Amino acid sequence: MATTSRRLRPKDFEGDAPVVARALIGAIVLIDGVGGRIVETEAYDREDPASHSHSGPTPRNQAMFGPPGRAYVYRSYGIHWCMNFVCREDGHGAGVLIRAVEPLYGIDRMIARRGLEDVRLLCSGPGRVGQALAVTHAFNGMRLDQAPFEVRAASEDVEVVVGPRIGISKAADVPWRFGLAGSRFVSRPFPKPVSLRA
DNA sequence: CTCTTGATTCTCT
DNA sequence: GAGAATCAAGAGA
Repeated sequence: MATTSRRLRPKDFEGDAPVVARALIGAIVLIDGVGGRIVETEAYDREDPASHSHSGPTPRNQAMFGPPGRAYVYRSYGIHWCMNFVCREDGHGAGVLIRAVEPLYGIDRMIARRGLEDVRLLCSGPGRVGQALAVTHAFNGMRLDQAPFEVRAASEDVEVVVGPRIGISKAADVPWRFGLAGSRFVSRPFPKPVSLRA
């Protein structure tokens, strides 16, 4: 249950983006009681050409340069709301994109918002997560350790898989995408590990 | 100012 | 697999 694991505080988000992104796999995220287990994340930071923060603070990305443990929400393709968790305590412009969630709580509300009943498709993508959890710009900059957010650490060790990020043209080969091994709720399959011998 | 490009998803072919 | 929906940054004139 969500109440069995420790609630994450800002200090838990002070690490580098890839470290936090990996640590968030298996964590529970809820907005107004609706959500589930994080099964896919991607890391971004200022040195990364693919990151919104790469060219410094702007009105849109200012949350990324603020305190860690807060949300950075942006509009994607003029249609979708995508949510990041801001990390690092030094205003570096680092964050973790929440790409997929395994629906566990408030599934009926997610179904209503998404207009689908296939649980597997409710939160399997950053735009889908935004719609299922009713994310909007109103959440931009808000603390993740206060209502309506509830973020809890993974209650047990989980096996994490890594791969290149999705939907970007710059630094597309950087392996900063993390996923829960074997999860059916990721947005896309992870590349199979390179076999050393045929 | 105009032009291009997206950290995407859905629908139709 | 291709195209649309739809808008805010970012780049360039």
